[in-house]
Amino acid sequence: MLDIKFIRENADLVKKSIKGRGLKLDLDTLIKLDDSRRKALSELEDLRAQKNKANDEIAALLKKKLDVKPKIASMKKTADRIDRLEDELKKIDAELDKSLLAIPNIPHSSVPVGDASCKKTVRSWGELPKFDFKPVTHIELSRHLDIIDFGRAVKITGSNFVLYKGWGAKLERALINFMLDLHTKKHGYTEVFPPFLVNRVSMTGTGQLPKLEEDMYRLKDDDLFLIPTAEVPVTNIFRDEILNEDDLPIYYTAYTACFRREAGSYGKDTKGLIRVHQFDKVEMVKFVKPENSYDELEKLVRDAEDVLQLLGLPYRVAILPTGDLSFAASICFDLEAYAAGTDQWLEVSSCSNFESFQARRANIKFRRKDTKKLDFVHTLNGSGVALARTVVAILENYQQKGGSVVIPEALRPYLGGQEVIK
RNA sequence: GGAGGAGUGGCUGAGUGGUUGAAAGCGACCGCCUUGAAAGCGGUUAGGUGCUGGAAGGUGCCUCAGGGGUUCGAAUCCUCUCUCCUCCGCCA
Repeated sequence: MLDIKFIRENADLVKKSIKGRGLKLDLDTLIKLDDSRRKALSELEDLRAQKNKANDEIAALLKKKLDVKPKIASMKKTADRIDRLEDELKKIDAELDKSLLAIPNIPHSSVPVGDASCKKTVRSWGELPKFDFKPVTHIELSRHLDIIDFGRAVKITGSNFVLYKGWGAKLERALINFMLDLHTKKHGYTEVFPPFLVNRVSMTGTGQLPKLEEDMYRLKDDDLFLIPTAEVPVTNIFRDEILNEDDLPIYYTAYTACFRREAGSYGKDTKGLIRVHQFDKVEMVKFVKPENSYDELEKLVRDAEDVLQLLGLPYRVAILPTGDLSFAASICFDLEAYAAGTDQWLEVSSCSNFESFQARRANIKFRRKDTKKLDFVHTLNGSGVALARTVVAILENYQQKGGSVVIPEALRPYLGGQEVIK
């Protein structure tokens, strides 16, 4: 969330940001609401100061065993006024909170302004695979190799769920282990394994709520949500905490399953592994000092790229335009891996800097060593990487004539040295 | 799921209606002492937010798990929620 003071002092910038994201929000009403809040609050504080003073006086009179009745009678009136004002303020606060939680983060100045068509590729890596036959899709390959059973997953759960089998299941597990090992051993992350269910406060802390409730799986009886990404539980590890400057930066990596209802996306990419309701992902999350967050973002993107390079998957890195940026992000780089069978660039990672937006919502601070002052941390996260689509790219790019698939070298130690799935 | 107990500052822990935003101890930090350190001695040591100040600071309000209530006045009384502990039940 944005600082109300910042909004007040930079109303034009915030309006521009909302417009750039293609949203419509009434900022003027919010600012007026804030004005009336501050007015009511200062009046209330004056009254409370009166009350506190009178209470001390009553206590002093009692000590001297003097009559306190007149004092109490006059205090009752003040107390009534305080009650009324408190009720009023409570209503204003609730409304203001609601409005504030609906305001998205302000895009970084380097983010291109525009809708999805303004996405810009900033660099690319690797050669597109060449075939002396017509490459097929991962759907055909997995059917042929009997490594993914789409049909039975529908029976067990419903459409767009997946049942991995045999080498498919092993490949999934190998990828998870490979990525976790890479990030912990080479990139300096600490592995965590968080809950897959989180409460409403956590969901609000990272910015999924209140806006995206319909995209989440929710357990009604407990008001818990299945996580759409490890970002939610991992970022909330430090909710309502004050970290030491020396503790920063903190790098966490986590494997979790991710659950997304994908409401409203029916008809889009609904075949195969590209858009599913449950997928595995290894996530990287950073808590850093504000002055370092853009360097840290650069490193985070490189850490994600390292995964794709070691897997030998050609990819490109794109910067998302304002209209495509997620609610809480200041800036976001997508990694898109090429998949030969479907001839598509698949988004396998989003690396974002949220600056202090999530830290403010989730109340994550740190104390500076020199000034002893508190400051919000900056939070960042990126997929490192999302599995289902990476499996698509591996199967389709490493396929051979006849439908066998070569296993990328980096994964072979995790698959007992196996070289080919056939 | 049932029964009981408990939630106070970085930690331990006092506090059952009126200078208690909170004793005491520990820890941490600063200073004195010391060649250096320890010990000893002295001091500082929650967060939020408003006003004021260049800053240091000063000052108002709020916060003793969270919400609601009683009262002129609540850490203290009532109530709901949450969390933790103990015992029982169920269970991977």
